Amino acid sequence: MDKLYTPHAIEEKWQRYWEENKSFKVAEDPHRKKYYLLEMFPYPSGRIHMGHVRNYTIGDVLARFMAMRGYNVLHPMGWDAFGMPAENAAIQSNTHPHEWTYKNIDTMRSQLKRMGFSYDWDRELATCDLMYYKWEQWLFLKMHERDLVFRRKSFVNWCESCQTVLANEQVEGGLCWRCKKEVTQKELAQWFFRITRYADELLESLDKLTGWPERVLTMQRNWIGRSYGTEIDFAVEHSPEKITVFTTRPDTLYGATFMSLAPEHPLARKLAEGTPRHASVQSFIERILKQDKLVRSSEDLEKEGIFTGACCINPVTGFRMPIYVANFVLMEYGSGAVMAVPTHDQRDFEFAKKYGLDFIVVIQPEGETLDPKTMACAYVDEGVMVNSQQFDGMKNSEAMENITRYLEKQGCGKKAVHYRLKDWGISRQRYWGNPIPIIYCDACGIVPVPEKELPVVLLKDITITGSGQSPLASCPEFVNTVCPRCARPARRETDTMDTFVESSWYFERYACPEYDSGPLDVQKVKYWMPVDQYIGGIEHAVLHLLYARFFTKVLRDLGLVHVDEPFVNLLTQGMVCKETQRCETHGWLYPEEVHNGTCKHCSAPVQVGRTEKMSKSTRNVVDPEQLIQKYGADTARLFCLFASPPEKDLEWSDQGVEGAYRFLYRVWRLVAEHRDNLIQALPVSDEQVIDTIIKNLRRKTHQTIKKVTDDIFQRFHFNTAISAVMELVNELYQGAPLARESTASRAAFREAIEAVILLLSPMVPHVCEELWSELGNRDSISKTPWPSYDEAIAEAEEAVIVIQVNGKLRGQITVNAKVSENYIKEQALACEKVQPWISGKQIKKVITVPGKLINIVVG
RNA sequence: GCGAGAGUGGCGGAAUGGCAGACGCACUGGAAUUAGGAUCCAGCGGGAAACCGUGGGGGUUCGACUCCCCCCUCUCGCACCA
Repeated sequence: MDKLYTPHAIEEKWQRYWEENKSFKVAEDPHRKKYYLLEMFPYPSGRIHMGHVRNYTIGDVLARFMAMRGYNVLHPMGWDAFGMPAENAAIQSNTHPHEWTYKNIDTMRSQLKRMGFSYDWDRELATCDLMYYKWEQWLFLKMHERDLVFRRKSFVNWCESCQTVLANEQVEGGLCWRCKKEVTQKELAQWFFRITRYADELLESLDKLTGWPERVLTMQRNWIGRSYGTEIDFAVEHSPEKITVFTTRPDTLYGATFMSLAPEHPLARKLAEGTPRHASVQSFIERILKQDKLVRSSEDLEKEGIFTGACCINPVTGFRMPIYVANFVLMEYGSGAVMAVPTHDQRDFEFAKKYGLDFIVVIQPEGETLDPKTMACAYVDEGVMVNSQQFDGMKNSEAMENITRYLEKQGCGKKAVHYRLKDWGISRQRYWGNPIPIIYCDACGIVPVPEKELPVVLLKDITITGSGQSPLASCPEFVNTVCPRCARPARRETDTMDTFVESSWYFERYACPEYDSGPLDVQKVKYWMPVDQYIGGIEHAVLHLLYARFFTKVLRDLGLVHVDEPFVNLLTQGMVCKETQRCETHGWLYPEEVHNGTCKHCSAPVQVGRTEKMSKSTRNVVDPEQLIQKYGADTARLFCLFASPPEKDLEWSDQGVEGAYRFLYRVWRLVAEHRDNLIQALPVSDEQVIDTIIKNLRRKTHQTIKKVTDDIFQRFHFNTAISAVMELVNELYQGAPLARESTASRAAFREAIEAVILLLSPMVPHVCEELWSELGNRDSISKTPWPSYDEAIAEAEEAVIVIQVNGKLRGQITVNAKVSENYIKEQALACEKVQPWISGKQIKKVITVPGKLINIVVG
């Protein structure tokens, strides 16, 4: 066996072996327990980055581990392949999105293969494949039938010069990120998924997700934002109109002295129409609507508003409430109208001070009397009702229910539940996405594309100009069609779907990627779903994970999926970080632009900045491919696993990588040096083992198996699992058992080495396959069962008992593990080192922890 | 402001009520080598010592990195939500 460890030759050899033997291909097997392990699939941006390497390595360890434990493991991979970067690349480099995407997929696929991940590549899918988006269109139609899809006008970020909708994150300081022109709010007809219909279930079934991190659950709860309150109607004076507000504080109704409307509120403009105020109200509204959303929603924004000239009537007090349009009222929340109670709401307080509006105290705190004239801020806490007619004297918490009930009786209010969650707008004025299967007919209106006419094919023969408009809209062969109902000429919808739609059901499609009689093969999905372990970044805590949960519930109601929740356990891995480096003249520097702390271009000293997430913009990146070239995939994998536990951020360290490589070499050398001796070793038989040194080695071996198994299975703490194996390797390097040159010592040594290789194999599979076969094993290590341990062998015969006096460490004794507590006590009290601390003192108490510790409490 | 997480040697981290610092990196010394690198072995929180040490202060306990209360710092999420 070669003394040299040659990772590249070994890795390529085994990657070929796995591919040729289809080692990780799986099929449903009712006799075996399934385990579905999934990592979030990547966007094919061009090349894999270190974040992918870490994410997919963690997943691969678990997949391989579970397979060795006897599970039928589904471990698929695919591509989240629709999206804007493909279109931007098309504009920049004149490459068609289709070509660009599939080329990137090819590159990234081979990079993933080069990492040695155990995917069943036969299940690979790309969401831009016709087969995939066709069935997504079919799902859209089914949702349309069930009124889960609707079209509505809504306000969106609109860039006039680019003629397109922009996502919130594409608006920078109120300007379009591409052309730097001002972004406006525009009302556009958009398609929506009625996710709010599932709001309660999405919220309530979070409680069932005990395998999810608490903070993800919290983020989802906040996002859904359910609040209980009351809807109250206010009649507008001299008008048939009424304004409905939602409030969580109906107890303050008697103190409502004015009304605030969001600038987007339909009545905001209307109320001033035909009055002298119209022009000023109009220009105020216009000015606010133009403001950047971020600016508008910041807390330190100056509260301003304008009187519409109209008033409404407080339904319980008859108070004439002037109606204002106010910049801080959000159309998205409640009804876009707020009953303002200056005495008991801080915002209303500030607003009322500014515009000289009325203050009426309706809740008095205990032992204090509020006076509107002297109040410095609103009183928002508990208290007793005053100025509230029949509710006076009640605790305000009781008054909430009572006032609501009273309003219900009067017919001007009711209990209501509101959500922060909005229906999901899915229309995108983009080319590289899934066409929405809808036809517009002048005679019949909105007509869904009939099922048998699916798919609506995304035309490839198209020029992307960068004008911002979807090229589909200016493509007559696409737009012009006939109405499926009346056969007259009609137009196709040219918007495409949000790409989050594709990622909402891909994990179910993995169960049956070839199926073509529907989106999902129910039987196969039934076998594989739910995903037992999902792994991905925290950045998807709300959006993707919420949409995927929503889709699973919709698919369940369509009878395609039998589970309520798609992901039983969720692991959110930390980011990969690295220190940043900067040169005065050349800005951020890539690691390879730095030489001995100086800039490669100008030799100026480099400033080392803070450690941040690896990112191209700060250039603190390490290319996985270079890492593989230098050290091999196993080293890259080992470093990612060893540097920190998966849920924490990982700090990149070149020296740490070096250390990982050194360890693999160390294992390699250990086997290479002893191979000839070990290859004829027989299995260990207990009666041979009388030698203490051999016994100790066997104990360490079995303890290590136990620890590694627990660390991987129960905690996903690969770093401590690896250090346990390192300890065993260190012990083997001491070489004592082999010095015995007996059958028994050879056997024990082989047992230990085999354990090392087996335990490391999910983490560094290539080198372990090679070492395993060098030891004379015929089968691939991936088909070898995970080693088991013998509790009796792992158990220590002798125990080191720590002796404390008053909680301080004073000595230790070594005793047989089976001796009685009393004996330990005697020995401890007799221990020389302990004597000075207890002599002449009264022993009050002695506490023993079996096998570990004894604490003598003296007075 | 609210919520969550974190704070331990020179560094990454380990220990979830029982010997603080496993394992690795860096560093130091030794072996080997013509020499360097690689390798192997050993040492490595502070302090001369008594002792002191897990962000700071208090508490519970025989015993606290670990549990409870208060405070500080950092990271993330939410944030005029009526």
